[in-house]
Amino acid sequence: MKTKFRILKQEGHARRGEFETPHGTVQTPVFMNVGTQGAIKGAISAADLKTLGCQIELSNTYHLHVRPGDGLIKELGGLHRFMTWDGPILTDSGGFQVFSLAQLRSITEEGVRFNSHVDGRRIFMGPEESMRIQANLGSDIAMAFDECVKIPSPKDYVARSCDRTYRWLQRCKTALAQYNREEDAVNPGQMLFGINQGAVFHDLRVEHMKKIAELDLPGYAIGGLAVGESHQEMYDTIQVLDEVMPKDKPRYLMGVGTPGNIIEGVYRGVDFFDCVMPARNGRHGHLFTWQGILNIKNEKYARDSGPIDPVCGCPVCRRYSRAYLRHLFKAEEMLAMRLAVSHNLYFYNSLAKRIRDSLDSGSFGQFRRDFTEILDKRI
RNA sequence: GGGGGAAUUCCCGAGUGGCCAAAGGGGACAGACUGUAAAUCUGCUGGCAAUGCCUUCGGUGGUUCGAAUCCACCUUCCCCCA
Repeated sequence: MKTKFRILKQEGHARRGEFETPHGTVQTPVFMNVGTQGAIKGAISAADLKTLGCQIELSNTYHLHVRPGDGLIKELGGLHRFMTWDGPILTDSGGFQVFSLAQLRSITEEGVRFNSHVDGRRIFMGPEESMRIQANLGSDIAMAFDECVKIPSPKDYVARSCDRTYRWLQRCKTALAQYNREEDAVNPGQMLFGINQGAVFHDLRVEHMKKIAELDLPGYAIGGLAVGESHQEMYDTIQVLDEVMPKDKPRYLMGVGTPGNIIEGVYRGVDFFDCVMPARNGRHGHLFTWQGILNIKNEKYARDSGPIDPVCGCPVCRRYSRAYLRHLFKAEEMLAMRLAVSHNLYFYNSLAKRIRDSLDSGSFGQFRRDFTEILDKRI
């Protein structure tokens, strides 16, 4: 198929590119802002996302299917209109819920049976169901329905799971193409990304990657990482895949990660990232800065009249003090979370921007040396 | 003036003779969080030379092998009757 991805510049394995979607072009490397249920937790609106430098938003198939229902969203014009976000949207397939809702599901060749975490009702989701839901949501990028295997897992289990995930991917491709040919398709230009699995077994990763690459999809993701393995194991796995992933397709490292993880991912050839960390940790008072991570609830900030990050230009840092933010957290004011998450998302989006700028100017290597370590440290 | 009740570790509040440095909340302090079942979860909260010792349950003095718990008086607070 005709590729929508263009590489503008390279530095080592790191790539500076752009990716075309029906709702606009995404500059890569990019951090995707996670709004699982059609909203970023922490009271962040679609309008806020523009201010925070978000290029592309991510929502979840399983969660929107359970509530309010993908049929309802299609009726109301699709997810873009529903949440009033006119930029690109990627929907995750529900594959991660195979992992995170492990207590509430069982897997067969056909698919996965869940008990809804909301009301306990039985839900069946296989490749066709996931594609149907994502077609109804009308996202720009639909993710393949996969099994995200926990680490550690026995190698023979991982091997069988990878085979099944491959068969599921073939079914996803067929189904999504069919749904998007329908007359009332919400987003006929919707694309499918395949997902590589294989835990930390390099031979399984490589074998699986080669097979899914043959399906010539518009993009490929590395799934099943940052689920318990060490950073080094994660980096080694990405590095091994760099050789076998299609060079001319965007690469998405799912669910990752810390600022350092993102820099190291880019260094090893990754283009897309997403993570709940800036939102979740923000809600819990952990703030990312260019000097490292701070916990604003700590007593030492009680009388600190300075901004969260003296070199950050975000609306929160321009206006509020650490002391005020700490007070809002201690008093459990809703505004605390909104300000903290706003800052963190702005930080993550600027991190991606600065990575792109450094690639543009050929100084990514220096950027990496300056920031990989320090950004993940506690201050 | 008469009668009744209560005082517990930062706060509220269990505990009525040994298993009590004292339940449970709250607050304070700290930690975790990676394709979100997460505005959640965990730890910690008298001191110390610490498998033990010391101080602590309004105050003082008793009873007892042993007292936050029983007795006497004192102090403060609450309720009822005049």
